[in-house]
Amino acid sequence: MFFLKALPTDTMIARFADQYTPGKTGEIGETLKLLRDASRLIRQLDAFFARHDLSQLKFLILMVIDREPAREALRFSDIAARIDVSRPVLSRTVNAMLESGLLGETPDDKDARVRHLAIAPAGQTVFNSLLPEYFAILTQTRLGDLKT
Amino acid sequence: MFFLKALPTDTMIARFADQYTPGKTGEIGETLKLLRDASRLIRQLDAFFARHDLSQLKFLILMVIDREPAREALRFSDIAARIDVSRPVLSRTVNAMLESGLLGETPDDKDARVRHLAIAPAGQTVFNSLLPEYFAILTQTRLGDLKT
DNA sequence: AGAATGTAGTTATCATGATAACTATTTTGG
DNA sequence: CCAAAATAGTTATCATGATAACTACATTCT
Repeated sequence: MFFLKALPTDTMIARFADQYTPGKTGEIGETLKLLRDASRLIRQLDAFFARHDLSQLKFLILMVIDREPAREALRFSDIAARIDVSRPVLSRTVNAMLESGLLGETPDDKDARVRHLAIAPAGQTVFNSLLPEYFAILTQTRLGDLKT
Repeated sequence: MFFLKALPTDTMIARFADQYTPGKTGEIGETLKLLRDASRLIRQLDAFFARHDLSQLKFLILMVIDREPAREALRFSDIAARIDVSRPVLSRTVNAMLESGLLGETPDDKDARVRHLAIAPAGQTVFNSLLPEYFAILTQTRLGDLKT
């Protein structure tokens, strides 16, 4: 992600936007500000995960398996249903996590196409160890409260 | 960008977060919601630009040159100073825009390293034609007001 | 003047997102 | 029971972000 470093001033927005969406200058300014702040937070999270040889997506995969109350493992398609990412990317990422020992896999009794994916011990350790800082980053910077 | 399709409920967040950042459950929930909504808006904008053979970055480049009151052209480094993107990506993108006729270039009198970049007529046409829908997308969906 | 340093932008390589088209397996329906 | 359709996941290819290391030119300092 990237964004404008200095957001347009309201005057600039008005110059652009008033012809098209008159009276919405303030709203546009706020939306741009939130977008920029969100971009920065995403970047902070990415950097945090990268420092630990992880990524947002890998962390979310661990989270959706971990948070499933009743089940030890999820199918590939269950994970896909919970995370808004394309299947090829999920496939590549799950394979990398199996490779690096964060996840474990068991086949399905009935259907040879299905993969059941569980958190491996190493994955659980990593996940638990990252949770505190993850929540700290999320609470540290409230979106919309940053300086322009 | 991608994100969780269904956000964790407050109960889930509390289960995770209360050990680490007690009392911050609501705050974390709001931050996650804003993050997800921002992701979606970014995706909408990307799709919009892609439909017009553009990208967010190309549009921002046009915008920062266009909005410069006193100057016809900006240097490469001026653009880099205004947009929060890495120089190699900016370099690649500017070259593509010169190639496709959205931008024009003139060398500097004094310094052979410097490139002055201006919006070409085709670029101005495209930029003007996209502004209305761009602002419409920004106002259509206020971040933070989406359903969970 | 000329070596050393600084500045402008590029090249090489990688990470991680997407879509289209594919293989393999299971289910359905005549 | 077997062809057709549906489902599960993968492969191939591309887009667009990043960092590290580079080239080329300009400036500084003795």
